[in-house]
Amino acid sequence: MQVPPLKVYNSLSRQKETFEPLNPPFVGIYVCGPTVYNDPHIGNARPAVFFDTLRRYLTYLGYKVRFVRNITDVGHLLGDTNEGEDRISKQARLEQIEPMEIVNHYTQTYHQLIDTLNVIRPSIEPTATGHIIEQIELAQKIISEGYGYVSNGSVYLDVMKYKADYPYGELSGRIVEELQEGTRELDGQEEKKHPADFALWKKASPEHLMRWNSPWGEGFPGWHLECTIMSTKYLGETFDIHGGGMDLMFPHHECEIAQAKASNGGKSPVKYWLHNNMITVDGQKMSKSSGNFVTIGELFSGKHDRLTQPFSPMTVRYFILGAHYRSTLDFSNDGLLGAQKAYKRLMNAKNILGKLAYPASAGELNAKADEEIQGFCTNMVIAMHDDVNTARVIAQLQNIARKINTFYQQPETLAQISADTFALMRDMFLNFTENILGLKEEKNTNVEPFVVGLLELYAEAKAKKEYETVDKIRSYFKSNNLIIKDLKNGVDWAYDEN
RNA sequence: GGUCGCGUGGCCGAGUGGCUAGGCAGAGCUCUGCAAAAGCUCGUACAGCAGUUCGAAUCUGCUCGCGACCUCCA
Repeated sequence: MQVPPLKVYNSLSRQKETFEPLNPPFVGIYVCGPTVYNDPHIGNARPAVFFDTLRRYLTYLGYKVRFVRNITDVGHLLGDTNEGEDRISKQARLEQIEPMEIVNHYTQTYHQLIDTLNVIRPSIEPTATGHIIEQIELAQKIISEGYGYVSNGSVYLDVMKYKADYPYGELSGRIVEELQEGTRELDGQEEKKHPADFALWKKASPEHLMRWNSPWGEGFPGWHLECTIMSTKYLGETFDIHGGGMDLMFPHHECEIAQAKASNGGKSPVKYWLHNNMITVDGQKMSKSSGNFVTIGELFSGKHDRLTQPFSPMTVRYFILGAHYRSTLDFSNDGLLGAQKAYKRLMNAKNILGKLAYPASAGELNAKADEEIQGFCTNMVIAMHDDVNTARVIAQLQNIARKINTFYQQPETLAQISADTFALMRDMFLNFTENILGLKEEKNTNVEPFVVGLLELYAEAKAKKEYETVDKIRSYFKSNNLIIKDLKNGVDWAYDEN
């Protein structure tokens, strides 16, 4: 199978580049994880699902992937107030509990929801609070390199100084001079040398709950420091892939680059920057701050005004992967309904595939059919190699599903393709569906209705004295460790105590 | 205001100089006790205008509409 090399769109160069790991066969991936202060919404699920799929594919290709995704459990100022209050401590005060309780609660929620989406847990999942010392050290390093300064107990990165030596704005295309308009009234603006300067360490106000000792007094780490330290600590000074949402490009990722370069002599921390696009609602970006979000939990329960029914985790995963990661994806009940049917069609085909057996002797080969199926398989790889185009992969899987259905209903057509093609089709279909796209079968685990239905048939058969059927049904129960109880007033079942 | 992106058939959503995207919904047919599933066939879509070209949805220019970032956000 001749296919082009894997290419990914690098936000830094604004073009597709051939993926070549720094230290093959090892690949390091860092993805910005959640800030654990409330329930994640479907927009948060997108990077989780997409970068999971990328990780799965790289693993499939034979790379040894170390996947790091952080938990932000401190920092990040609130956007809707100007109090400069820590987001997590604000939520904690509202609920009258400890900040760490908030962190633990929402971390667990995140894990549980992401698990059901069949997202593999990271190799390393570091927390910001677990790396306070490293963050202080990094701030000190940046000061000693001459790119940071202390002001009123806080530490800032001197953007103008940095900009004189390195290209600030290389990732986002931002020009410092144009940033000055519309700058929000942030706490501590007057402490800065320049409005574009950003905090590496913030002095804690007296009422601030989350605080640590530092050379500059009690405070907490700045907004971007944690990702710089946790990515390079576990993946190296320069690593392969850094992922996250497009909305993090500026300022977050731009600042990460600046912090890294300011502390390491100007080495670029990341080879490939990958950014997923946003999920929209009626054309508008879904976000916590605008309030137009649907949480993952609401999606699973169906309890939301925009939803007519619950949607299963795999439906949601299919929905996300049905669009290319760099396109916006419009959230809608109709879109989800379509994804649900399409996903089930794929799973039905998968089950049928398990029942297909290639005939002992091949028939007359239909070269056209043979080539068509091989083409579907090749196209899946081509699509993945063209900037991880999962939407195109899914189209090919649906094409293969149609062939599988035909083979099932017209077995004679199966002998018209070669045994090799059949094996290729089976392996590729299963690998891409389950291992790469991570679409697993959602089996119906509620057996109660089947038991009740079978009991009804049992009672009917017994009334008609059809004892052969009666015995048959009883044996079904027996083989599943259940017994049927004939009572005076009907039938019932119980666990077999033997 | 600055930077960037988008506008594809009823809906979602790929593609991007000539070669089938795919799914959902809809119509017809096959199969069929009923129903479903499945298979086959069908719509001749690319915001508008002008240009480049043998040929453009795909390139260029303009117009209109929408959005993202510039502030916490995936």
